[in-house]
Amino acid sequence: MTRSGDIRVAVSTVILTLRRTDDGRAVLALPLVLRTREPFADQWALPGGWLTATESPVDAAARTLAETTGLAPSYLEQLYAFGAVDRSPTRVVSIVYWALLRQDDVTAQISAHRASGHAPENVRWFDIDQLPQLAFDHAKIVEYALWRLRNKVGYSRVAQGFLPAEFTLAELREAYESILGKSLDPANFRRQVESAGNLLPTDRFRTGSHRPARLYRDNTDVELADRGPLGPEETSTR
Amino acid sequence: MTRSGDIRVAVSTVILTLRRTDDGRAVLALPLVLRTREPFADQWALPGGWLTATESPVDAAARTLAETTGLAPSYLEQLYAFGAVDRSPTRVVSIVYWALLRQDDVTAQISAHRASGHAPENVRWFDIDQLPQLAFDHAKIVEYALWRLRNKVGYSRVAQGFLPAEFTLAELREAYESILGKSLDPANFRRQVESAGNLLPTDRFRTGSHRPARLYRDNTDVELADRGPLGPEETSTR
DNA sequence: TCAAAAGTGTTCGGATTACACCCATGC
DNA sequence: GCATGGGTGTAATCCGAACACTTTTGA
Repeated sequence: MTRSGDIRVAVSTVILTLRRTDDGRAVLALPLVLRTREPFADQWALPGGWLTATESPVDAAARTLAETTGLAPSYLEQLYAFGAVDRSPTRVVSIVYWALLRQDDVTAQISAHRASGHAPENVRWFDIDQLPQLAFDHAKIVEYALWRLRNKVGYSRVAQGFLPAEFTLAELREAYESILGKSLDPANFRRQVESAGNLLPTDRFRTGSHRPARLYRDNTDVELADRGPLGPEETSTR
Repeated sequence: MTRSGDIRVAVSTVILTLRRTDDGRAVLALPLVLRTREPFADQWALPGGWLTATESPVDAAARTLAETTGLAPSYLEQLYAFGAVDRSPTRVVSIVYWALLRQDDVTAQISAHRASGHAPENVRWFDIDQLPQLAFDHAKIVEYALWRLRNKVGYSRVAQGFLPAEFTLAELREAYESILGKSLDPANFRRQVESAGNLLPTDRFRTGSHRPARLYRDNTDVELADRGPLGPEETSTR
């Protein structure tokens, strides 16, 4: 029997959020880490690290996520285990997760970093349509994560993972439109999400322009996505 | 930085087929291997083995599949990477695949084994509703594989992976019914699969009882399931 | 001729789509 | 007032479920 002690296990995470651009659009964005060592020194790569003996993969993903962004994800799910022989000069199996962050968490954290002056030097956020060249097979991995997100948004409510605790239907619709890359009918969108029962109306309104829009919050009785028998146990650390 | 040389990587596969029972029903069945060593000696477990340094995970899955059953799968896809710290006495990350076998391949192979007398002694097929106690977390893994199959059968044509090259619509419908555990309207089922364009009618018929049924074969221009950017490259070895 | 499965036609109701229209606010 | 987005109404259409009905074989 062949042991596999010469194979190392890494955990990486595709961390996604919705960024508000200067001209007001919402675009998907993710943080990358500038590598300081070979292989692929000075290239950008997904946040991650080696799996330690005392840590489960999902815990490792949550930990590197926190180390990179200082934040806890609103959604975290395993994406795929990549293990092709030639994907790295040494033999590495990468268990890759994908995570969603609320956009208000991200902007608050970035402001805090700027204010305190000790923002992580080698971490940078990139818009999804302006990614640099990526180390290893990480470009393919990001592409696959986006494909999963776009699929999943059609049959679950993961899009709410991008939004703050309270949001208007227009904001939720904008999230869907950014993810799917197409515009949706406001009237029909409203009816669909209302009848789905995933939203709870509040008695508060977003004011500031034109007619005030009602704020909704998500019904936390329902998971963001059905994970089947794996359930929430495999999802996060608690 | 912590290396992870003390973590070993295994590959296991949930191999599924549709078995014809003595009383004519079709039930899902899978092969299990009787363990000869600790841990979990003398218990049944999923087929698998250690990932070797020169082999990709999907190749390892295909290899152990061939070693266990002597067959090539009609469908093979990664299921999940299981890596909880306490899932084995030693630290093992298992990359688990799930595979479909054509029922005619399986029955032919089993007959050949019986005839030649050297059937693998420690491999046995179990009906899905009569599984023994399983080693490790393999019971949970099987449960998750079945969940994936039942989901996937709704939006892809993986069910055809159970059937021979040519089959009647009743046989295809029976496969769906066995997987989903409910009966389907023959008339509506016919229209749905016909309009989906995944089937090509042949000019041959299955005779023997009542009115002959037209034989169909699957349209190999279309993949059994959309795998997204991973595509068929990550699916099998060629 | 009859039972049973193959295959066709039709209806119904719910969901999706497109789009007209009213409402409430800032300017 | 009026422009603008919030929110409602409604007709057209598509799609799946239910089920009656015809066709073709073996016995």
